[in-house]
Amino acid sequence: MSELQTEIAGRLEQAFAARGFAEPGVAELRRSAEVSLRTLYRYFPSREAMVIGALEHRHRRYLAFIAEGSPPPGEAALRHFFARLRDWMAGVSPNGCLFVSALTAHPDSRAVRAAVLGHKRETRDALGRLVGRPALAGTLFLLHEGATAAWPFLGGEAIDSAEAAALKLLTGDSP
Amino acid sequence: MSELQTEIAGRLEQAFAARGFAEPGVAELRRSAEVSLRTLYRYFPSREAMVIGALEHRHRRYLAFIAEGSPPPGEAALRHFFARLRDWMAGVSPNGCLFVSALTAHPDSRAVRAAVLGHKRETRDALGRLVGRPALAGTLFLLHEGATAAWPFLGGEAIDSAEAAALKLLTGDSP
DNA sequence: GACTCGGTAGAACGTTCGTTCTACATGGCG
DNA sequence: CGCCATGTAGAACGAACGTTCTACCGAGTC
Repeated sequence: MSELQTEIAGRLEQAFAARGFAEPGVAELRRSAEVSLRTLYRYFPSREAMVIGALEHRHRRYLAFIAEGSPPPGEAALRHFFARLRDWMAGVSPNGCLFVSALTAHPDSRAVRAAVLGHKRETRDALGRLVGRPALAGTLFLLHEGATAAWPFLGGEAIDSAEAAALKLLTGDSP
Repeated sequence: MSELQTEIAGRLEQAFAARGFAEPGVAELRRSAEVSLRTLYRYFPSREAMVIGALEHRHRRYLAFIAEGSPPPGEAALRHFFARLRDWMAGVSPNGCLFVSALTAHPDSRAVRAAVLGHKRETRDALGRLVGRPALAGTLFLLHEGATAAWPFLGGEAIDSAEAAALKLLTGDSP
């Protein structure tokens, strides 16, 4: 993977996040990528490939962002996770989860579906590892999905609710 | 609102639910609506109007479906709600929440945004009323969002997790 | 019997889309 | 120098889109 390719992928990611998957045509994506149409198609030979390139780039970025600076597993790690999530949504993803958007915009694309499923599974596992309670990974992941899905119309309140529920569940039934 | 108009709205709702908002063109919508192009445009004078007509129809249907046969507020009502939600997702909405899909497909449309916001607010209030615990409405709504958003890639497991968490939260901190 | 209302069928219009292609510039390397 | 790889700029193409328009039909009403 060439260096220019990952640069383009990063810019495509930003373009899709800001404008959704339906609105921007290839011409606009080209402008955002800051390369010629020919170069864009050299690295991403179809619009679908551009979508997937953007998703893969975001996947790596998200996992790194969430884990960054996390304390050892436990309640503190849980609080830290929701703080990071709040920053991510506010700064990077104000229109909700990019993967959910991609899936609803391309319900017939196997490649998009595979990319989304892989991301969600890995995110779920990462959450379980982060708080050190694999048994809670499922519930925590569900709260994560709710918070990111509801962010576009609830804003920070979505994260507050999810965090409060997660803390109750963590401290309420632990040994 | 004419009788034919609500019939068309119902068929449009089904078409968007089955095929998403990006894929079907007006020609396909016309086929699903089983009317001529001219009649379709008479009642819904633009594709955006068709989207909104479908959302309004689904909104009414969803609230009625969720509330149907509900026991009096309490734990039983909570269980009943999740059973109904499971039936709804499995039978009617296998591709996730239609309103979330509409919003990601038309991020620039004020009218779509307004329809989605209205639906979400009313759903949240209905949930609070259904279980009779307004203080839990926020968390319950968030679990609802998580379950519907995660359904496309978790299936019934999404509802299981949400229901388990909701029951813990309901019985855990109530007098 | 003529008129209007509300419906069908589908051609036509102008735009926009994803994709491909032509023509040219630049820089490192034999 | 000559050459090829890799980049830019943007015209061109065919298909598909949302929307409008023409032509026609049947039933109820003055």
